[in-house]
Amino acid sequence: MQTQSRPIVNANGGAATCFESAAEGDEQYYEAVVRELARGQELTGELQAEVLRVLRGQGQSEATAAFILREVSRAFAVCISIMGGSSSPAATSPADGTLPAASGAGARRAKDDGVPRKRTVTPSPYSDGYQWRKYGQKRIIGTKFPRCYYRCGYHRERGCRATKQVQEEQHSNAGGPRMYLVIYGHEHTCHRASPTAAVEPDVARSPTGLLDFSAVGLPRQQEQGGVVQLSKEELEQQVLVSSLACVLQGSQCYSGGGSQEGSSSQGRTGAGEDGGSAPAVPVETSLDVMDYYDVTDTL
DNA sequence: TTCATTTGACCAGA
DNA sequence: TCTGGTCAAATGAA
Repeated sequence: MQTQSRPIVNANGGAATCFESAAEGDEQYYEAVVRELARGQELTGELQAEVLRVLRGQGQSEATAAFILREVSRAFAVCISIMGGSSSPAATSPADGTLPAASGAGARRAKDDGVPRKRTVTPSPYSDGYQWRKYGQKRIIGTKFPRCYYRCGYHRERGCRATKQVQEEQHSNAGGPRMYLVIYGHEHTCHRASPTAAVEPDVARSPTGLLDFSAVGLPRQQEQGGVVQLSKEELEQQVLVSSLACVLQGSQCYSGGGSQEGSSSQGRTGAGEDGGSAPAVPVETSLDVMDYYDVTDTL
């Protein structure tokens, strides 16, 4: 009855862990994906050793690189874990147990119209480039934190049906950043109706569908709905990050105009978590995989 | 005054 | 009947 979730490679590689409904079976497909994920994790470990050796003694750069590589490695572990438990992806937990047993309470499928859902575990659920508006919050049985419901800020104006749910992981890494499970619903249609310009007038979109920061000189990064200019030092950090991302992505730097990458948000408020009372996410921790792509595009 | 968030109620699927 | 998802009135902030 329950449809299996099957990973997809986003056209732009935007999400670390994406799933779409698929027919049951396809074991070979899963095996191949798990094999590639394992390979990625292995290479990440090697890269980590190499990068840390090169950056030794370089303070913040070293710390940033270490953090990012740790997260990349963790993301691979999560993916592998999810893929490994193909019969019930939601019930599996990754190496560090960050995926909650949230849907374990029956994994009941509510009013989702059979819409494919993309699941992502990220420390920065709010900086995905879109403007979200919170429309509900619900305490989910068997989970410690409430689940917040967001829909696209252009839901009314442009009839965009995109939604996302954000839920803090039950056991965030001790001492590490808080991790959030983000589930995306419908695709964004707002940027198709009125591409980029309406969302971020002075940021051009590259052929890949990603933001082309070169058009405005400096990269931008959304933070709690605001747009901040990055200093040269921060830019260098992001270039470093993007380099790592490129290595990890290998040849999978696909082009294409998916919805994940989105555009920088404009917006006076953006989608603040829990009424905007959430603490601002540090630059380092707000860099999730999707952000890497934005930066990568500037190279 | 406008708009976003909060929160209890309602609806529908399992 | 239970639970997740959505609605909409109330509330607060800018």
